[in-house]
Amino acid sequence: MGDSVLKDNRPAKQGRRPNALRTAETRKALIEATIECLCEIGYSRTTTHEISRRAKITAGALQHHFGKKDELILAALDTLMAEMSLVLDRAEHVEGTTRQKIDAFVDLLWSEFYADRRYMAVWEIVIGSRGESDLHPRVAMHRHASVEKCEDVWCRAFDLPRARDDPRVKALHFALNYLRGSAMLPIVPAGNADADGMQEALKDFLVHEFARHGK
Amino acid sequence: MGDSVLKDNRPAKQGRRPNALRTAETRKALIEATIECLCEIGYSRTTTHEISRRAKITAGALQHHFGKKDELILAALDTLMAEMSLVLDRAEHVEGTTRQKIDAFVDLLWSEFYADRRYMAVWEIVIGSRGESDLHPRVAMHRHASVEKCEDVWCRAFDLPRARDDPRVKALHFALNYLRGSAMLPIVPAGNADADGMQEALKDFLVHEFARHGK
DNA sequence: ACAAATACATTTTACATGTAATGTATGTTT
DNA sequence: AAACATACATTACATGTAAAATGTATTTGT
Repeated sequence: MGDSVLKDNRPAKQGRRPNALRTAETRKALIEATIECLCEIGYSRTTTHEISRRAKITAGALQHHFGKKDELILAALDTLMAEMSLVLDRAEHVEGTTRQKIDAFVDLLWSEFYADRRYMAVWEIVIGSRGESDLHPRVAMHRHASVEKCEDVWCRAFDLPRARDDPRVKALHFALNYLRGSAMLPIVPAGNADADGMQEALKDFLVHEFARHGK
Repeated sequence: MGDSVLKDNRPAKQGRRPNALRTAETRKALIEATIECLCEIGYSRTTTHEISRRAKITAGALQHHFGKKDELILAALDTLMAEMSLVLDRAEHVEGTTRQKIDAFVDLLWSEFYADRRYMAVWEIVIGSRGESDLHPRVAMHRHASVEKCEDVWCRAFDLPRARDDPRVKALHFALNYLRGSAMLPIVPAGNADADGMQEALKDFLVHEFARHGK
């Protein structure tokens, strides 16, 4: 494609787009490729070469935008967390009985995060980065913020005080533990694959905890 | 140390021990070092050089006993699974009420496996090997066998038929999901760290499931 | 219009990693 | 006792990987 020819004729119309736009697109492509690699081939095999190959962007461009691999990993985590935050914001405004709200909350957490293969990237980062002394502390901070956000939304949705000792807040953590373990099932091809079928049991448990501790 | 001097005087008494013994010791040291690496620095950073360094055994000896790294990983998994099997065998013979048996079972699973940092190696192998097309299928088979064993013991301890659809068997899988998710907490420094405190809730749930479905 | 900055692209470098190859000391078998 | 096999130890090799270094085309700022 003779850009150099067209440039002479139409300097602004057929030339390259603005750098800000290009940068955003390149970064997005890299981050998406990173997430894809983490989900499909795991943390160990997620190399800068494989990321750039999948993103159809050269190693030089990758390096220009993300000087160190850690930056790219953290950018991917930022992206996923931002998406999660948007979804959680929706959960806060569910109306109905306690049971209905619990249903909605659990369904949302499950279908939008824990069952979504895209969010496998989070677990891969969390677990895969464990031996990285520079990276893991920052990943841990992300995780902490993520659970805090979840707790915020839970407490607001059910009008609970922000108290870690409140049994209804503890019930959320029970649910998160359970969902986390369930999310690992596709990785751990063992046990009862019918994770969906057990969501009812989890919801029953949560409703039971609310009833038991007043609300 | 003048071995060559002593050898002339005491050919059988001061010489090297039998090869079978040496092999067993070397392999054990390597396997233990592998488990230690996996637990402390994760799958990504568990290299043959690091393993041999920790085991105080040269790379050549490592290679002699385990020609490929995969073999060492699988040997580590075999070892952990054998240990788990012994512990599970004990769980089968617990006596008492359903509640007491559930208590004992959950406590055992938690304290001996899921809360034990040594078994973090299993999760690291399972998750870390995900992108390894040769290794992961074999790891998956291990996991499958492990859960089968657990289910066997559960069904025998509570005199249940081996039926995947039995709600009481499903309850075991619920518990396993929960425990798996809880085991990830040390990796995922987020959420309620009081995992022990929530075991009661899990036990209550299990008892409730048994009561609900007859037994 | 021109200089500076930026978004890339290509090449190079330094090191890590699993495994091959070879050598040595000693146990085991004949 | 000698031949053979084994448990190591050391060295070498091939490849992968993150990041440094350098080059080119274009946008941006003055």
